[in-house]
Amino acid sequence: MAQTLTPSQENYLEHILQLSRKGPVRVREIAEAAGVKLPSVTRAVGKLAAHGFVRHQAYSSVEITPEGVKAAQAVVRRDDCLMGLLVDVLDMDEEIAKTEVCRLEHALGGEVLARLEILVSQSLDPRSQPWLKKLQTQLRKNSCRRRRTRGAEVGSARLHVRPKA
Amino acid sequence: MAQTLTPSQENYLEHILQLSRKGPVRVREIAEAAGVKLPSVTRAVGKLAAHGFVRHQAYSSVEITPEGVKAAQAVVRRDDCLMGLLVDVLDMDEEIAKTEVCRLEHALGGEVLARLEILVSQSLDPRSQPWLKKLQTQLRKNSCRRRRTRGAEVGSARLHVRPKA
DNA sequence: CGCTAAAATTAGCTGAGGCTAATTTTCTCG
DNA sequence: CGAGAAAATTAGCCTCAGCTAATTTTAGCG
Repeated sequence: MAQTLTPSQENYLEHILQLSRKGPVRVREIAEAAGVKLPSVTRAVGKLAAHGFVRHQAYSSVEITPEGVKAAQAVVRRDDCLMGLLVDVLDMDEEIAKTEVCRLEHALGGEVLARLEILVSQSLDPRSQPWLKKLQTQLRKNSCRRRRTRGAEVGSARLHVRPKA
Repeated sequence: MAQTLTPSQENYLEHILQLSRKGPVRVREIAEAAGVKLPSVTRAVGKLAAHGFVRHQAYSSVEITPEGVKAAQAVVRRDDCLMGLLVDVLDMDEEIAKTEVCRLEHALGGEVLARLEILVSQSLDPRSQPWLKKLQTQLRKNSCRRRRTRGAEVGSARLHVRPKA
């Protein structure tokens, strides 16, 4: 009964939330949105239903539950935050950003999210205009003359241990 | 052929690079560093060897190849950048940051990395002192406030991480 | 030297999550 | 109404990546 969502499941739920705003959600729509085949959706929806995030009876449309909405909104919040960072602060192309965000959003913990949101909002605050302008100047400069610093600094010894449970 | 490393493989390679600095790398050490059991390492090393990132003959130690070093350094670079962002800019506790970075670093594309590096370096530039100070004031203000608010918020919900074990 | 303990490997299980092919259910339209 | 198309599901295969248990190899020591 642990309602921990995998990245894949989070993704499905996010799509389901979006689709649910425009009427009943068909399995086929989810498949199209997520870029997968129908059977993958059928099984995923079954799992989401087992966790209580959606309701679904065979051959009919999928309904997102209040808990599902809540979980999906958490993902959307991460999505928004990252889009803010990549597009508005880091001045990245929106389409490219979408792909990146799609992968990043499932690895973004609550602590980082909260702090990133503050960073983004401060960066976009009018009073940060000079700072932001300077950053974006740097960004443009660098994307023109990339491939410069052959930086082979590998000094730090940061190891990664699985959080383990 | 396709030397696209999975997140798991990237992690192993990163640990192998670190360990290789202090003498021959035993499978046992990799397992301990990565927090997994021996057989998982044996198989992973086999795959890395198939990709040419390490050399390994049964029952002996693992050697990282130049290509392996290169690939591992790319991961370390993402790691460093993210640690810079989380610890030095977002003022996060280093231990917590490590766990977060461990998940994030495998989802960080080159484009985002390059731009993030610029953001981090500008943020840490002495001339950004006022901006950074202001940010960290905001961060502290917010982490106090977050303590008071209902625990039901997305904050530390951690609903996207696979428990494993 | 030979025996045991540690290290490493192999075999085989689990679960997630993708896929195709085959089947079943539902829908739509003449 | 009923036939064919579309939608959905089931069955079954695949890879990745963790695990345990059993086995094999290596190494250390009396």
